[in-house]
Amino acid sequence: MKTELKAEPLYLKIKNHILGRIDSGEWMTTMRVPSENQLVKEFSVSRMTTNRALRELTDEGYLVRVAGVGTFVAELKAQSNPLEIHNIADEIRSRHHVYSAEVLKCEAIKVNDKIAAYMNIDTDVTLVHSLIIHKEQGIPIQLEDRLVNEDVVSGYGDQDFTKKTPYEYLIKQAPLQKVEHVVKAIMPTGSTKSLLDMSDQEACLLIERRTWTKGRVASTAKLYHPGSRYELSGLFKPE
Amino acid sequence: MKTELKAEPLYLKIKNHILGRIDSGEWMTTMRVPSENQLVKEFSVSRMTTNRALRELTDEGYLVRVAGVGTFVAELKAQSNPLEIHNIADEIRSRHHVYSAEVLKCEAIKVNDKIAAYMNIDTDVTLVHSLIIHKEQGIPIQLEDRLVNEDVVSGYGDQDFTKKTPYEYLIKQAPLQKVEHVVKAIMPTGSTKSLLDMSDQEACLLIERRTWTKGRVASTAKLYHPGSRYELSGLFKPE
DNA sequence: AAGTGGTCTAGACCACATC
DNA sequence: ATGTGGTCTAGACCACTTG
Repeated sequence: MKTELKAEPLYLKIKNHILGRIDSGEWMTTMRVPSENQLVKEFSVSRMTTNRALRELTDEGYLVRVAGVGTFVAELKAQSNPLEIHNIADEIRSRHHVYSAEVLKCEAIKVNDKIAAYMNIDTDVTLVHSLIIHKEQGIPIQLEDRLVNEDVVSGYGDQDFTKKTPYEYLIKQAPLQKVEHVVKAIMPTGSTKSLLDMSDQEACLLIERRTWTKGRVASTAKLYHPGSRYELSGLFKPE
Repeated sequence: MKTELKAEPLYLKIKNHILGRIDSGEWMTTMRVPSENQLVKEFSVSRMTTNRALRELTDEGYLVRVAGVGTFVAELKAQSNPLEIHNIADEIRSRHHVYSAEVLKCEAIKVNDKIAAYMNIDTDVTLVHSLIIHKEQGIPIQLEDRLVNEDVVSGYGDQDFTKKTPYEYLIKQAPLQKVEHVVKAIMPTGSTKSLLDMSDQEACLLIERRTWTKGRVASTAKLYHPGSRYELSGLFKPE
């Protein structure tokens, strides 16, 4: 497992040495760790090297440093753990399954006040509305109901979304400054239920996503998933 | 907004200079950025300083470096965005609402084969089973159904969970090596529905969580939420 | 006064890509 | 041969905290 013939960099040796002490529980939370100068002596390296090791471990959340005082094992940051939300086509392909899409709608629309406020635009702005079913092995797994501001993302309405998902097109076009996600469990409406081939008494996992580019809302999407066929999962490991 | 009197470190000046070019779209994805030596001349600093700036931007996902070739603006990593799952009590308190808990069960149990496999233990191991309702302003918002291996986390069965949540106790006791989350939308069973005061035709947001300590499964939990009163949200901003 | 972290320099050697 | 990134050294100055 750890037979590097290639010679491990010195700063990494030091990082792993410290991580080992923390993982084993030998150095508990809030305990002091050796100073840069102590590590300089112990490992016979320069201070820049020990500084890099300790600085990177601090950036990664393992240590806390206080100038003039010392370096300490960080409190456990267990209150928040990341869950990743992937692009649906990539996710399906990563399971080595066949991805396909059915475009139900892709047209310009006028917006009402509620949507205008949600997207932070005037009511006279024209948006493109797309409605797409994403399928895994031919089975519906996501209904994507999306609004796009073409003032921010040009050419959206002219794409062939059976070839490339809207999300893939958007991130190529727009720098993508900020993304907001909300995950909910709901009961599907009649049309959502039939479009996704859902059974009676089946819940729906809904992801609402809003993306910003250059300070403006580029797009909003509602992603509906059959509860029996879709779930979000995430594995969080420090390092 | 940007009136530092304290003198910004040189490596940060360089980082911000590059980030500005990327954010503005001036330096598009896959474009080459100046080499370390070019930045050394431009900013009149040593190479260690430009190296740190470029290395940190690389660690943060903005740049890609290839030894012997150059440094480039990274492809947008938009395929995965983090969604954070918080400890329920902290979450409620952060909304300045009153948190309370009702402990329905907290007792030792024998496990069946399915659970033993899921927790990677022998069937003769005794677990502690706790069932707790977490409330916001007195209204049920989470039903926590948890199994804990006391060989890994000692003293679990003796805690008062109206004062401190199981999750808070667990992370204090165990180093918390790895966390797995699965988020689902389901229809609640009759008892879940009544314990959470849910209406008919209301979906249930379920989070299944498994935590590891020192290579062993310390605890598994099913967290049930009323779909009308709970949602997960996350805002992702680079930087 | 002594120790700590935070930053920075002006060199250096290496492996690797490109021309 | 030249340029690139990856690493490392042996100093240095500073602001800060502690005794």
